[in-house]
Amino acid sequence: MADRQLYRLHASICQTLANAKRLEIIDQLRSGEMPVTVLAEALEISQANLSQHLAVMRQNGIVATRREGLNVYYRLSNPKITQACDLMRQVLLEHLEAGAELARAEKRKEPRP
Amino acid sequence: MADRQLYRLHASICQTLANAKRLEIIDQLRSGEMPVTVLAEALEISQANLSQHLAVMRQNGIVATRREGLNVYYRLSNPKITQACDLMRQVLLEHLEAGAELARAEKRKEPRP
DNA sequence: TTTATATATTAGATATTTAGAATATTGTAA
DNA sequence: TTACAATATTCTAAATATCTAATATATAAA
Repeated sequence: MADRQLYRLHASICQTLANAKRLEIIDQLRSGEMPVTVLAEALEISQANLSQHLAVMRQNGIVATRREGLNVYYRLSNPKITQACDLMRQVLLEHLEAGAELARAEKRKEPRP
Repeated sequence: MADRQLYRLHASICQTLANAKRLEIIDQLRSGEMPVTVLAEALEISQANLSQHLAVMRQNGIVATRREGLNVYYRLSNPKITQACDLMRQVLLEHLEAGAELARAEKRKEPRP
């Protein structure tokens, strides 16, 4: 199969989303573009670190930029990114809920005090 | 913000998808459940390694299992997983396409031979 | 019980990712 | 030109993830 390479690229897209700070960046950009400074304040991380994360996201086509004077405005490059994130969040929540349900079931098995 | 923890969990879901072999596993399981042996043949990796990948996916609620005699059948635990994968694949393809388009544009700028 | 088959786990070596520090670049204004 | 603000890059060590090899467990059949 020649699409082993495609799987690799697909994995690197996922890898780009596999970081809490980067997911937070995506959430911040949901409402529209914003300059790096504003992002840095919202995320509470260093400018250098934020810039690194943004570089990874740029390289993988997750965000796009527009410069205006000193500021560089970042935006999500594709609405499908938020859709994918939403779906994964739902998978997570359903998994957590299933775990909680299991825990409750176990609880019910315990002998009365 | 207390949902920093949620971002972490969300990231670990993404991390689970951020591996070419695991994406291939997901693609194999699209058509329905199958035992580990069959998966191992399709993926061309060692049994032990496959089992490790499956363990990661189980822990993150991506797959579920059912034992029947000696065989353990794996299946995707949630149809949203394939939906999310599809969306990310589309993002990837659109990004690749945009890159190719850029390359073509550059090509057009080159002087005639 | 012993044996065989399918699957899971552990340990250790190697590779990849991450954050912080220092430094560089870009654009604007004095 | 120099100075400054916003952003990007490079380097490094620590943390994580991955693979291989060896070993363990579970189920069924003899």
